[in-house]
Amino acid sequence: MPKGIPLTNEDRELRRSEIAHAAADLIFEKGFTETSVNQIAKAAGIGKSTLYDFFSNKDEIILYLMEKFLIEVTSRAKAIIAGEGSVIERLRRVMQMHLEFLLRNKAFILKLTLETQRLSIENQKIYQVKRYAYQDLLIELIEQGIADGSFRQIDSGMLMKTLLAAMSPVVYTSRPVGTPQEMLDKTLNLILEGAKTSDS
Amino acid sequence: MPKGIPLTNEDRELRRSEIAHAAADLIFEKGFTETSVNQIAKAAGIGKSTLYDFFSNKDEIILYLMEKFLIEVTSRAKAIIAGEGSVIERLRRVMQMHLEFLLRNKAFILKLTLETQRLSIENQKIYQVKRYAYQDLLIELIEQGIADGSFRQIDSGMLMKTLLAAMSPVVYTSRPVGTPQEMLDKTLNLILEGAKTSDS
Amino acid sequence: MPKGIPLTNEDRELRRSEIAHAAADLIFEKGFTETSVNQIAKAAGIGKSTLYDFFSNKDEIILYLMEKFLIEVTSRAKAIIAGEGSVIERLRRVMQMHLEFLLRNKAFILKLTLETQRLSIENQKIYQVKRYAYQDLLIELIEQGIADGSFRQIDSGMLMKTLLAAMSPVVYTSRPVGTPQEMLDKTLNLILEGAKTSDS
Amino acid sequence: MPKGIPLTNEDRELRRSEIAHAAADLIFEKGFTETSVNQIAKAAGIGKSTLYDFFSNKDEIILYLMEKFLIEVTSRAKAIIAGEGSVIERLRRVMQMHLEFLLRNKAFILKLTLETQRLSIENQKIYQVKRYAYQDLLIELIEQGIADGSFRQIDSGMLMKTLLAAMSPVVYTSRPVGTPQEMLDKTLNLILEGAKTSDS
DNA sequence: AATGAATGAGTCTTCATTCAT
DNA sequence: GATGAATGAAGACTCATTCAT
Repeated sequence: MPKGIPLTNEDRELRRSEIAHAAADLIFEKGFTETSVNQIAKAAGIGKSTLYDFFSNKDEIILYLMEKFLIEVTSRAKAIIAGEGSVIERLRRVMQMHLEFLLRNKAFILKLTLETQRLSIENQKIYQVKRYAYQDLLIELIEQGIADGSFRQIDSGMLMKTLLAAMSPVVYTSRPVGTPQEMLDKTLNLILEGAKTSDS
Repeated sequence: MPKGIPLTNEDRELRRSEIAHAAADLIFEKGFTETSVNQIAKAAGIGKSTLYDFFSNKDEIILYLMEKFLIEVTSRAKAIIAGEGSVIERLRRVMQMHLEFLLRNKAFILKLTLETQRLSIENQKIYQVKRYAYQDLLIELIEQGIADGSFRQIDSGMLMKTLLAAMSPVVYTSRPVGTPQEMLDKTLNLILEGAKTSDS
Repeated sequence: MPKGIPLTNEDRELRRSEIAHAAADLIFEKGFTETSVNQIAKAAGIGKSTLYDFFSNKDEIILYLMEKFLIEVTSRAKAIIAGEGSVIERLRRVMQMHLEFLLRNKAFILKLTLETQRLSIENQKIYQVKRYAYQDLLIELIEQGIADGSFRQIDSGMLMKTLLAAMSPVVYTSRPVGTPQEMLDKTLNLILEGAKTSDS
Repeated sequence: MPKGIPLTNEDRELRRSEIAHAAADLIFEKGFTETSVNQIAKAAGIGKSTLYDFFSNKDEIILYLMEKFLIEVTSRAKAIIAGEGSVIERLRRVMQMHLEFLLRNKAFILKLTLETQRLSIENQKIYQVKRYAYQDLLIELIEQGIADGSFRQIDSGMLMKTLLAAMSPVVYTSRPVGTPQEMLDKTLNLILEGAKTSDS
């Protein structure tokens, strides 16, 4: 609104965030391709081309959201992992946090992952690197668990993949068997039980 | 190819299958929305409008593929479930068959499931019913396992969901930890172990 | 159906007529552009390309129908005009015959006239010449009427045009004020009354 | 033309009018179905999609034109009917105004009426209501004329229909018998004469 | 002689992006 | 800094016409 006064970096970041989150709601409901730039601008309460002052194209909005998501999740996971408790407890807490994050962000992140395919190869790589950072945190934790005997000799990468993949039905199912929280508990009981040492 | 002679139902079905599988390749690579009817026709080696002689619209191609997939998978699952072996063995065999099917069909089925969101509500329902039929087969088998003491008192629906969701990283990961077969084995060891009775 | 036996000219004409009349029904309901060659062929109970053995393109079907219509109407008008009765009586009889013809042919002729615009200039000319032949018959009769004192000194061309134009609401109106027959009578009473000599 | 500034309602209306009239020329020459949106846009000197900023689809262009035409003609007719002069004089003046309007609007309105059939049923109804409003004005005037003895006991609806239908050859004939003005005069002399009381 | 499978040109419509104000 | 008017490229789909059988 104020004309001629340059935005501070902080302001700029705030606006980007506002716009992106307005977009997130729409993308969650209809998918990325089905959401038009016009609709995003309207939902954000700005003009169509103002949007282009903050994001140089539509893809960047997705990229921004995925990045924010991963940075946040990764930093929270770090805090949990560095904290107290047994490996299994901490792994549960990480998945718990992950679930809450998905629910709070309207679970649209999983859709985003799908939309990722539409991005240019370069943009996909950028996103991949950040995803790996998060995944590697989990792997590290799992390997701690193997080292300290909480888990048997399993493939840490595969457990990580299975845990993350298992979040999907918790959030997306059309035939829920309980609240998301209950479903997460059941899922973790199942998978983590299978990863335990037989006598633990 | 023959010009004035009506296609037999068999021929027709064959052509539908050919076209659909040409489409499948493209959809697998780029997603449904990003694949144009023109490109599908070109890939199938036919004219755009010939395609419309076999499918009355774009959605029908997806629907056809999903239907074929589910009919086949469901019928094979039935045969396995009705066969010999312990519940856990049969469950493993079903997942094995499922994996092979995914791999043989270029694994694009999982993507299709996601693309489902773009279909009309009615078409989504049609597909949902068939998916449930398959899922219910698995649930039944799992409940047999609970009844005969192979599994502990777990939520059969949640185990089914977790198993199916866990197929995803086996087929899709960009950081594989082995062949798909090895990844499947590791995954099943993990999950089925967690579902066993503690003393089995 | 019989293969290899050439059609006689008569047979050929019969088939043309059958096809054209099947087309007429569809064109009347939906308009020329909105009626597809496929539908016409189906309605005529023949294959799409058989149709092309009898008409070299879609336009020719229209041309054929208009020609038949005008030939028939013109010949009947000739008979009436050459017959007994006062000029006004004969004019009434011609319009009566014209109405019946329109009604019998489902009035689609008026629509045809509209479709005429879509024809090539040459085809339009061909049709125009035949229309003029019919119109000229009416003009002749009207001029007889002026000569024998039935009509006052009016413009015969304009009366002919007005009479023909006035058939339109009789057949097409969405707010009829009686049966077509009654509407024709009222219309003719109006126009022919206005054309009479003041003391006749 | 100005780029980032919202159009005033006035400007918007002006542009709609410009576009619609560019369309009118083409539709008059070739018919509605045969005129493509592309051609209309080109004729209006704008891009194809700019057109869609002013009309949400092709049908709306026709609807707009018909509405404008009927609103204008109806309001002028009202003024004439409320004015001075005998009923017959006023009826003449209305038809005169109608003719001028048709000529000024390139006479394409009559064609539009025929194109009406292609519109959706709902849109046809909308147009019908407005046409009836105009027709009813004429009927009222004619009934005044019957009441005050200017006309004999004729069907007012039929006279209205005949008058309007008789405009068609005045504007459309390929064999004119004078200027449109002269043809109108002849036509009205004919029809109104026929409607008069025998001794007036 | 009769058919319908095959096709490419063309239809309306949408949308990410630019740019003058 | 902010806007929305303008656009061209592209998409799904239709149809008159041809041609091998």
